[in-house]
Amino acid sequence: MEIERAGEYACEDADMTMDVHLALWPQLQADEKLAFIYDLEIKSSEALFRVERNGVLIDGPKLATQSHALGQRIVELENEAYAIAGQPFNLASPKQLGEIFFDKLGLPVVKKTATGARSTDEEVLEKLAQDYPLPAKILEHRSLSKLKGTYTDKLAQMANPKTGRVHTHYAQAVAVTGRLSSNDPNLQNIPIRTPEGRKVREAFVAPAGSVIASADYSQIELRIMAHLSDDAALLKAFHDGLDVHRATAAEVFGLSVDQVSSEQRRYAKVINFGLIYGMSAFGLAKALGIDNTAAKNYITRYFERFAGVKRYMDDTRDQAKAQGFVQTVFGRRLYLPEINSAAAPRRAGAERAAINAPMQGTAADLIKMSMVKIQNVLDAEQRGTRIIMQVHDELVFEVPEAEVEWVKQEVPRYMAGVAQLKVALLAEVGLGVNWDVAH
DNA sequence: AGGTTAAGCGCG
DNA sequence: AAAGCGCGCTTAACCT
Repeated sequence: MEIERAGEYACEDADMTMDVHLALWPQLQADEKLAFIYDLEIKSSEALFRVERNGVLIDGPKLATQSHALGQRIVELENEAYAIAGQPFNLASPKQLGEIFFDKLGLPVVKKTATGARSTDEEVLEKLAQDYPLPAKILEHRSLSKLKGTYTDKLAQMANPKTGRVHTHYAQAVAVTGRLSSNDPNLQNIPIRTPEGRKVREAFVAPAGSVIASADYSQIELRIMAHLSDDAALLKAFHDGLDVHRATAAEVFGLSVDQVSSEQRRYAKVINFGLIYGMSAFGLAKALGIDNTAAKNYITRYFERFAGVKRYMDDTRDQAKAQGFVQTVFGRRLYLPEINSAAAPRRAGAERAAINAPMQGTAADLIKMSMVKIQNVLDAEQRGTRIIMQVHDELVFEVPEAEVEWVKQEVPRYMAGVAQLKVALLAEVGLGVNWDVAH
């Protein structure tokens, strides 16, 4: 009986898959760009199979040492928190934390969560930490628990006990922009932004006789923005080999490039990233800790200096509304059913996605082309170098010592050479005994 | 026991 | 009225 039900299901599943194929295949063949993207996905899947099968070697004892140290500090923090609160409680429970903070200790409520609970997220805790001792303990406890629970404990558990390697799975059809996603374990969110977190990367190693190489695209999304917008100032900044955030600051603040302070450069960097994501004056103000008017002035000033970017953003929005989708340089589409929604928040969300997707998606297209190209060369030349990870704008390799010079020389060349945009692509490679050093 | 959702946080 | 794009994982809390 169960066999028959399974058979019935299998037939129906195959039949409907065939219907989908018959509907979509002619559309793919009729459009050169869609055919290119389809072809890229098939080739990518073949390269990704190799990457997944390779896996990455993990230094288990190093992670165990880190887990132990984190565990000790976590217990200390728990005891310090109990002393301040006057009672033990679960530091990992937002609900219990809310009761201690807002009911027992009478701390002010800064904001509410989506469901109306009193928020205890990082931003709230940072603010409360200025006036009270407990929030700082919670913040440190949260970050260390995250490191231990998600990385130092988990990666060691997930390594193959015979080979010491972890094998992630890459999903090719999850991220709507065309990016890959990585799961079980996710190797695309390994810490790097803090010194403590970064140590996890020391446990991503190569076997004896090999080293780790990391090759990443430099400012790829801003280069793509320069290409798509045809903005003269942005193109020139890249063409002249300038530090693009510094160049942006020079324009926005009306200075020469070498007069830009580090503070001004930091502002420009936030502005540049904000633009890629469709950030508003409100968002920029919050990100920079300045008032709304000042943020609005920066944006106005930016769009005066980079008029091509302004035009591109407006055109992209208009095009999305007119045809219902946006596309990457190579023709990958993102459909935006809510772009003309009557509900303003939904419409605004779709507009931000419309701005971002061509840039994020083109970057995804380019690194897929790189992976396919490099894997093909490695095979054709019968090299020992293996691709072991992809992290959106970065490829990580395990490299036999004899091939180090080849990787240094050739990998960035292949990555930069996959396409000729209006601005040159640039890839940089680093080598080392582990992923932290290589980066 | 097992699944789902909310809150929170790691990355590009 | 909301306010920055794209993901995956962990824990607590709640539900069946």
